Amino acid sequence: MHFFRGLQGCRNSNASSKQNSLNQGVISICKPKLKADQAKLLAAHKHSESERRRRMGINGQYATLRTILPNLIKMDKASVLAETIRRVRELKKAVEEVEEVCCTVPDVDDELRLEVGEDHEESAGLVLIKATLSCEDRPGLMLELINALKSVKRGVELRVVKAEMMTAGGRTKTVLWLRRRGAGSGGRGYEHDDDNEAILVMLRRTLKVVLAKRANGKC
Amino acid sequence: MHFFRGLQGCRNSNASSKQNSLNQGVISICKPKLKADQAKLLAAHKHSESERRRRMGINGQYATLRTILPNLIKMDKASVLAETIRRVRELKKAVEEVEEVCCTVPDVDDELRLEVGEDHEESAGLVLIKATLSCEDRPGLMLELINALKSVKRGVELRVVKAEMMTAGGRTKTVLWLRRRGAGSGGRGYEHDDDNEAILVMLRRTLKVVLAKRANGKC
DNA sequence: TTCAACACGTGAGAC
DNA sequence: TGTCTCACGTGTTGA
Repeated sequence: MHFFRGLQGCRNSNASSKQNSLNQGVISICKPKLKADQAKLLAAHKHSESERRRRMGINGQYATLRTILPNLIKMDKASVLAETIRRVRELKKAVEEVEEVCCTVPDVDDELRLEVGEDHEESAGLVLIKATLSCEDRPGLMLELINALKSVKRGVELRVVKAEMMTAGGRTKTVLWLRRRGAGSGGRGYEHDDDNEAILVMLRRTLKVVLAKRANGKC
Repeated sequence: MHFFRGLQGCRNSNASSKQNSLNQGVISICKPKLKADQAKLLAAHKHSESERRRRMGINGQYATLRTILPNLIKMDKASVLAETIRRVRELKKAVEEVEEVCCTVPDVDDELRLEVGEDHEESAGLVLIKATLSCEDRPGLMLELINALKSVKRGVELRVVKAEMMTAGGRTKTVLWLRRRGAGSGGRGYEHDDDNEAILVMLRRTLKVVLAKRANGKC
């Protein structure tokens, strides 16, 4: 604790007061220039008070963070900040991942993109295809897509694992996650990359037809 | 600035040094108990140094936050914390909104829920229906759903605005956002709530049939 | 001038 | 014991 709390009990060796000037040994320094010193004292008081307010504000925000953040083990400021940073980054990534799919504005031009997926959790050995397509919106599009997908067989079934769709401004963006499913997952593995390539080509051609339909005014 | 930076230049009124003991008026306090004081001095030095390291750590984290947060107008600590709190809450809400739909585990029991949507952006006057259904996973489910939806007409078209689907552990959760579309949005408004109610009933019955299919071992 | 923001060194308490 | 975290009052700087 420092010198005063609420302007009483000053024991600063520099600051002078009528009483303290009696002290032995500290005489020459503590010549009471009364008015100036009082003003200084008041200023110091104001200063420390406003600094305290500032601290309280900041500490209140730490408290808020402590209540917001889950799984907070250590409660000290550094840990709170560290966890905050971690969480902001984590959440940002999660949101971006989703936004990429269903919250972005559909592309202005028709687009079809096929991606062979990364190894997903338990889908080891299964081929995951992500099909992203943007086009003019129209009723029955999803139905057409699914019907079209049924025609891409090549011996194995193309299974829709997940589907997302969003529309904006008369255009729509659809994302389909497809999985090749053969004669049971216990059976033989999928033949070759060549085969995958062939399926991708066929898939692309098929979906393009669906996309083109409207462009030709057929719908 | 306080007393020393790097152990030189101590001018503390309590701490004594050979030179300072010459000062007039501050004699009696500054009796040099040399060894004890030197130890104290060393301890104080260590203390202030480690405290500086702590501060630097925390300030580094503030710096990180400043780089992470977009649209940061004021850069002072309080503002950084405030913006951080705002952002964490914002991101959390956004993630929750999405997770509610496509990242939650599908319900263990078959479930069908219909909700008449809140007024969405530009869809004023249009009825938005959100259909959430969980059931055992099976190929072609989406196709069946869409076909089933086509049968629910009642004069107006039920349009799939958005669709999401996720599967886990052999079960799947599907969310469909439907919109009643009549004879153009410029035409007469939709008749009555009664009519909406009737559609909901019919929709529920229709979707239930799709869900029940598998339960009866028909698939 | 005042005000806000900051870094600083220190004493206290926790562990 | 020492080490760590915090609140405190202060000096300083820029607006």
